[in-house]
Amino acid sequence: MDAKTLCLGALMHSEASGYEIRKLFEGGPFSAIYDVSFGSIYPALTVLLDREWATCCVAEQSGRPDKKVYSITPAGRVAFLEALSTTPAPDKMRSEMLFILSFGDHLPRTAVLDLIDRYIADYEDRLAAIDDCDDDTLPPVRRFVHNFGITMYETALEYLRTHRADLVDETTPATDHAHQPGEHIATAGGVQ
Amino acid sequence: MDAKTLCLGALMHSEASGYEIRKLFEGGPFSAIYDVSFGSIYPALTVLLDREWATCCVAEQSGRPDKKVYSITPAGRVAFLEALSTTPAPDKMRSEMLFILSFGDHLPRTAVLDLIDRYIADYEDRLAAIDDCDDDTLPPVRRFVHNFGITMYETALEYLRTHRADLVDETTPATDHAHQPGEHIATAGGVQ
DNA sequence: CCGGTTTGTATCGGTCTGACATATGTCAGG
DNA sequence: CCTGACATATGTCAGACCGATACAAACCGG
Repeated sequence: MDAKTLCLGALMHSEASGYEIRKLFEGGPFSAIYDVSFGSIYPALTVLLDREWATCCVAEQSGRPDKKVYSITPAGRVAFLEALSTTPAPDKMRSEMLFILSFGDHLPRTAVLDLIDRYIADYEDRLAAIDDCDDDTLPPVRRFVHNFGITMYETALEYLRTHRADLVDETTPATDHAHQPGEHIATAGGVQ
Repeated sequence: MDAKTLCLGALMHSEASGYEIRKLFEGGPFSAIYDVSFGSIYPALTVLLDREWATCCVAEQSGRPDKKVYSITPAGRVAFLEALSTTPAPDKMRSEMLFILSFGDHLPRTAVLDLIDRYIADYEDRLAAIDDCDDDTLPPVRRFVHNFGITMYETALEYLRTHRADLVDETTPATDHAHQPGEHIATAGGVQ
């Protein structure tokens, strides 16, 4: 999906500056949906102006730097809805944490647990962020997407919290590979 | 995360060709963890040879084209473990489906439902794919990651199936004009 | 023997990332 | 009142990446 389309989507709801658009995707209502960076947003907005899919005016603010506020044009709305009608690509995930974690056998046990702790903290932040975006007036489809994100984050957190403990318990001497689910020994002090 | 690191990770377990590495990330055990494309893998493998982090030999096959099989070197293992020790970036998600879905109010109701159906079918395929990767001999940390992916996929599927029905119920009969004020909060139900 | 599918390697234009540069303004603290 | 830390705000750029395409060898059904 093109950064231009993402910016148009952000502008569909209300006018915004580049900085504000970014915040919609980082901590805002789109944060669980799509990642896009500064380096894509500003060039995309310039292109939107060229194509007259958006207009721009400078807003002077008291106590803050000026900002360039972009608004979508009727032609922009048409272009956006046309872009939405294309067949969407499948979801793409990029989790460095899980990738590193999957090589946990080659890492110190403490590093693995630290990594999981950081993972949990990260998802707690994300969950809190989109919880703040809640709004009683969300139309049904928006609420559908919003709650989807919350559900996924909560599931991830529950899994991580629950099975982190299992990993600690399962720490074993060399030979035992067969992991019997259901067998839990009380956590001893010594990690390896 | 660099494509070089991802390739080294794939080679940590066993030697593989570029094509086989790709399959690990598309439908294989890494498919729920990280997306990486052909255009990154082949150049990365060339760099690995340059740095002597991997070696390569041509394997002639009967009934198939020859392939270039890469193996990680001791220096490659060192470089990989070093790369793992860097602080991981937060997870990045890119879901065109959810993005489009969040503008469902501007689309025909049937298009929204079709989109959800395609979303469900996509996740069913993904779940089936990593289910096939299951293996009783997985060490604990690998199993942790494997089951994490399964849990996330299953949660997504359950949410989509359940709340798709809600969206249908909320549909106002035939009169096309989007959401009627006052009706839209009603269902939207529990996230728990 | 033709077209379709799978396996396999490789490249390339266009796009995106992540870090950096630049600037204005607040606020706490010395 | 100066400094440093932080938030707001716009923008650029080298390098990395994506997705489409090309090429090729082998299989298989009709």
